[in-house]
Amino acid sequence: MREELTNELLFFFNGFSSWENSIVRASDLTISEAHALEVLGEHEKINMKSLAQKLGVTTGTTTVTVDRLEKKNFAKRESTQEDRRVNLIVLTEKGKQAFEEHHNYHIQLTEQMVSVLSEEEIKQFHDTLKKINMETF
Amino acid sequence: MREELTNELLFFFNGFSSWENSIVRASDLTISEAHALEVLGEHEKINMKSLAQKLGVTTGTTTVTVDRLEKKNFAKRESTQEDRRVNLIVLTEKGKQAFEEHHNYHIQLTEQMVSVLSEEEIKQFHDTLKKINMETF
DNA sequence: ATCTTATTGTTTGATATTCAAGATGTATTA
DNA sequence: TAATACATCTTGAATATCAAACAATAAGAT
Repeated sequence: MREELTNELLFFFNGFSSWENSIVRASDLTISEAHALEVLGEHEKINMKSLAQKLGVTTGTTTVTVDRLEKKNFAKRESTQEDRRVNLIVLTEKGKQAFEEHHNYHIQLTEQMVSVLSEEEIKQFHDTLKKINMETF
Repeated sequence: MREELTNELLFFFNGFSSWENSIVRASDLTISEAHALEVLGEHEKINMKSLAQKLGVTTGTTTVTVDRLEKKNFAKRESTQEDRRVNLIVLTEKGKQAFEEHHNYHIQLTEQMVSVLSEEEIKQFHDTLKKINMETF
């Protein structure tokens, strides 16, 4: 049973990855920019270290990604008085718009996924995911 | 509700990606090699085009990945009599072993994920994933 | 106050990943 | 046989990533 569940999980992840690659490829964004945007869209301001942690990459990598987001005018760095080492990253208007657009694709995918489930199953699925997320990640 | 589910799904995917990156980084494999291994481990023989499709990348990309798997002695190309254009990729003994090892990590993660669920919830979760996989991906 | 250590972020150099477009060899069809 | 389709590989370019070294700033110890 665990074996079967593992296989469904892998299939699920692969499906999602492929789907995400294809929608990102059809946009202005690269994959890493899109991932950064996903995090930035959920935070008013976030520093490089936290952003890197949430993305699961090093700060060096994040520096490059944010450089590109700035160059494309999706985000900008702001400095703080409290700690002058820290950069706070914020989305520009253009960035917020791109985030919304990208996020809408996610909601559409969710809609498509759950279209075969009953409301009860959807609620169960949500609760299970939430439990797993809290305990595992 | 869809919004919340979308967020849990994204968190779930990100968590899984980070986890996978970290276990792969601690092994002999690179990410793309590991993904190829996951597919190869489930097939006795598979040609380049199918492998590429299952990985969601172009055949050009797959060529490079399989080159490296061959160089590392995890897999080898076999030609067929039926169609001499086609390469069938098979795992070597070393490759099978690497697959098993990698797969065990996945099972361990599954185990960890479901450790907070009841057997009934696990079954529900499995069935839901299966339905979604069949309909969506 | 100053010296040491820790932290945040950037840079650098190397490797890996990926795609699109074109090339090559093989099969299929007209 | 000629034309077309197909499977794979090659090439060139853009991205993605890490580890390690670096610079600036903050925090703690004496």
